[in-house]
Amino acid sequence: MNETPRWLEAEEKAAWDSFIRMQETLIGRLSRLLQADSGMSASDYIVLVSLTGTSEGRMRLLELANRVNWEKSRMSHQVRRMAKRGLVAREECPDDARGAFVVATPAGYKAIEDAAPLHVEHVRRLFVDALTPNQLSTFARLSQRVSDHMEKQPD
Amino acid sequence: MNETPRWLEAEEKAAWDSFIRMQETLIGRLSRLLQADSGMSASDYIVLVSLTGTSEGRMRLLELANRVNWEKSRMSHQVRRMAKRGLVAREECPDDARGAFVVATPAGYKAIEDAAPLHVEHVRRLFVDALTPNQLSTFARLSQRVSDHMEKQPD
DNA sequence: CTCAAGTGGATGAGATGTCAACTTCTTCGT
DNA sequence: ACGAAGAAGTTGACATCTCATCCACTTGAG
Repeated sequence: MNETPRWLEAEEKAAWDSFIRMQETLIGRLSRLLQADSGMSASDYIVLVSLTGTSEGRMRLLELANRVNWEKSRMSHQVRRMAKRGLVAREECPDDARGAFVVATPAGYKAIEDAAPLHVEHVRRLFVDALTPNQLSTFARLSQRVSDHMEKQPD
Repeated sequence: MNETPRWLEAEEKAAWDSFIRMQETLIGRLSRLLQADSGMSASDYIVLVSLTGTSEGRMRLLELANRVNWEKSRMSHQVRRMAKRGLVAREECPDDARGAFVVATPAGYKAIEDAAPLHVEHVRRLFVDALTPNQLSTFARLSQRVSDHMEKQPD
């Protein structure tokens, strides 16, 4: 117990701080813009993108949750709220009586079609345009490397 | 109106998706670990780090909010909740009767001293160790570049 | 077939975050 | 010196998110 902690080197800490700061600013600004432009939260957006991106426009709740890396209860709450606003609907699942399909409603399609161009524009303006194509691809490669590394780590 | 949106190129979209996915997984895992290890949220942690990192151990509420890029109301709520748990305390500000200082209590110092080594270890394990020193410095440089770019953008 | 374990979801409580007022003070121009 | 504008914080309402728990249905071992 009580071993000397392995603190981060100054450069490691600077790198971590730089990343955290960038990521918080970027995500924060995008979600506020999305809310202001389209009256939807980042969560609404990603759910609708996922749903409408499939040929069926419908998906099992848990499949949806896995696709965006959420816990099932988070998705359940989210779907309930979106259903109340008419963006999605629940459908019964014939194969598995426990299960439920989530479907994008026409209003959901309209909402995402209206919101997407604006959102993409902001992503381009704030993020993509900040880097050259080479830098962007490097950034993506390193992000992927971190993701791959995390997958091998417990917890 | 109704111009054709400038969608992202396949590579741009892949880069964006890769970053978003990595960032959500990383932040999510770290905050869950922090909560489980030390019973504090990421918000508690960054507030205590900021406060205890100054020579005074105390800071104006708005200064604190600016340092971590939060809205003042978010900080106000956060400080109220942390005060209720005894981690920080409010103090009156002699110079400006509107203002308030936020101070870390002894319990706050103890909490952050206990939590920091564990948290740093997870940051190292999940993030720093995923990249070589060169890659890490590249990643930091690109993050900084995005931050700098965003600062010049309206909104 | 039958029952225990597992799976798909739903739900309630409590912690957080956002937005829009609202209060109090401070500043500044005149 | 005085009123308006702006700054520092607080607050309430409401949307989220997490965790633990619960329920109903499926599945697999025997």
